[in-house]
Amino acid sequence: MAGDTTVVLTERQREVLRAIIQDYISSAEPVGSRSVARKYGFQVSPATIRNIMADLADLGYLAQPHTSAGRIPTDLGYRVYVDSLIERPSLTRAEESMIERRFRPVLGKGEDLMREVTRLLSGFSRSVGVVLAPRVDQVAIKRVELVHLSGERNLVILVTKSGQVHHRVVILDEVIPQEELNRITKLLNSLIEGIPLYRVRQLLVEKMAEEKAMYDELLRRALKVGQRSFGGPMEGEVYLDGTANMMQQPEFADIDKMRSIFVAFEEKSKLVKILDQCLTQEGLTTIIGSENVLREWQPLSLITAPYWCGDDLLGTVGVIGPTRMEYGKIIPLVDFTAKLVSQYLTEEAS
Amino acid sequence: MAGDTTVVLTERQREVLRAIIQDYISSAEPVGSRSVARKYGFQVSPATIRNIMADLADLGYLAQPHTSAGRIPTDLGYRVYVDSLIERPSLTRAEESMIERRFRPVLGKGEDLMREVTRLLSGFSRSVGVVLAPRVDQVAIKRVELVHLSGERNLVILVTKSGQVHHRVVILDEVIPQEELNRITKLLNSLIEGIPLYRVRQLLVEKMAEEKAMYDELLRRALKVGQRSFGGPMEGEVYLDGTANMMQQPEFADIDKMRSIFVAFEEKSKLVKILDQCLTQEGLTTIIGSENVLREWQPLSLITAPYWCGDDLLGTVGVIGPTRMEYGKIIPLVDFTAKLVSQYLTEEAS
DNA sequence: TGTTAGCACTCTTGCGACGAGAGTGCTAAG
DNA sequence: CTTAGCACTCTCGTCGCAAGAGTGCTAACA
Repeated sequence: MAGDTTVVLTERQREVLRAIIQDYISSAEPVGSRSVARKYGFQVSPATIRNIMADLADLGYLAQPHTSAGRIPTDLGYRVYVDSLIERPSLTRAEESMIERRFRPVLGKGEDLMREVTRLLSGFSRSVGVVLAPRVDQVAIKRVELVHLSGERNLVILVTKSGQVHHRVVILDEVIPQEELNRITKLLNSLIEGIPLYRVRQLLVEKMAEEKAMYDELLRRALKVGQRSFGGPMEGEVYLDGTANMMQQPEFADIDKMRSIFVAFEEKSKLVKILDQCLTQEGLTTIIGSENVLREWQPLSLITAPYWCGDDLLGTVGVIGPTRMEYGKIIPLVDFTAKLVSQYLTEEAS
Repeated sequence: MAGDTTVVLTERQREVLRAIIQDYISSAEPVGSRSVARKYGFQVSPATIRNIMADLADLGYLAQPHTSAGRIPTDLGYRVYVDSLIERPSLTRAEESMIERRFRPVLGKGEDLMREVTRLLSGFSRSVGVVLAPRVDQVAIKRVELVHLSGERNLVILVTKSGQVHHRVVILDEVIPQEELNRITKLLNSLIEGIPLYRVRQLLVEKMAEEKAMYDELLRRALKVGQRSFGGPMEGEVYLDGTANMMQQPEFADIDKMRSIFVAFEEKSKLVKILDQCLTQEGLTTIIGSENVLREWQPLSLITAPYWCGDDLLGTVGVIGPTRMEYGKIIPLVDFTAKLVSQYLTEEAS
């Protein structure tokens, strides 16, 4: 992203910037030249640090809350920090095994896995854990079931290769008795097993054109039912956990700021949109503060990584927190968690 | 509950108490004798009101934040108010049709119904809407499906008469191919259709004892699979919406109070327990402040009503808010919503 | 040219005082 | 039983003040 702006910085400038950001991340207080010089072992006087800080402020990496206060990082400053200043790029062995241990007990519980992942992420990060649940569109279907409810209302149940279950109510043009639904189900299953939904949709259209003559009444019906059942977008679901952690952050001591953020959390559809965009990035994504398009999200940072089932891209896991976030710890956490989830889902599907 | 304590109150005491509680509910400020006398058209002087207020305080219905402030209701005061002072016991026709209109578009969408009900409740009450999702144990089963996942892992999908879908992963002792699972599914369906899960469990045990000889290998397996699949508690799910509304309440201006409440909201299992208790009450339930057993819940009040599908008790809908809650408006809202949900679910199941 | 010490200046924060305002409790009279 | 009067209490906002932290600038130094 903004990575190559850093080439204009001298090594010492980089060190000072890193020191300030790290200090601010852990203290949440504007940091002054004096404490930088003292705490981070610089061999120069505070006055020198002050000059460097003034330069960094000119470059847009630091800001002052008011004239005679210390400096705090700007969103751009965090960006440079994340892209090229972070020191600890991975979890310790101990942390990894700790996460794995948390993982074990929930394995094989289907939906609960996602809930537990959010809990794990929020617990370790002391921020908000988030998971964009598997997108049914993309992953191979294992099985479909049709259950007649009442009148024209029927239930469609989809089971994916990764073991996720989705269902929706479909209203058909006519009343089809369960007997016939069973035959249709059988037929549909033979057609679509192992194929992801977005391909299934194409397939049904092709088949329909192909069999224009429609000698086979059952097939005709099955295709029609299939189109109804699989049409329309299958929206992803979002799991959040640890929102209460947010309230400990001093930047949200103001109840109104807090409130606007919680309103944003409740608008799941917007969150889905943001996470969907992260999904296309094909790797760990960081969105820092004002890089968020949505105004409500600008006090927040978001770190996400995609997870897979085999070759199927399923969704993302991530952490949401204030821009003043422990990037050095949370980035590897998210990365590792995504890998763990992928590994587990891949194993289970095979 | 504490209903008959009110008999010791004179009519004028009741009027004053009602006036104070209503005033406090809408203003959130301690209310003084002067404004009671003025705003609520009492024909006596503030001094007289003061005497009455002192009596009501002695009886435990009112309290003072500090010596020279107005009075605020105690939880006991609210209880009396709810049990015998509330004036407006029902929604207006306009409100009812407004709620019905909000309802229409989501009908027939299965799970989304519950989400929409929470949204509706929170929107109208400006508090937190809550729904305890259908308890699978109690409602008649329409259909069961078994899908083989991998190894010993199998997916059980239950569809209830009310159109709810539940699924869980079950690990069996042996690997059973899908072919045989299909036969088992058929057998199980013929056994359990139309029977609620808690009865199914008994039934399976009986059958097993009955067929001790076990000539029928398939039946033996089916019963065993059934026991695994339907055993264990099916925990209810909770939907919450509008938690951000809570932050507008002045009583939670203190961020720490706010936080402890949001932590409570995140502990869904405790919430399920509370709502489950409301379920046994067989009617509209109000839990006011300190009537809550759990410490974290004591700043909150809860109004719930059960909903049904035919004769099956499914779950509860409700509203959570601060003890200073618009009981007069929210009680009929919850009541009406529960009836609407029941009516809809009952119609759809037939 | 880069670094440093010194110094004046700015801005926040905490504290105590103070007065206004709201409301009570008590007493004594109607 | 009700009411007017009055002293008393407690909160809340404001103001001034001093302490503390940190900056920016200037001038001297290596």
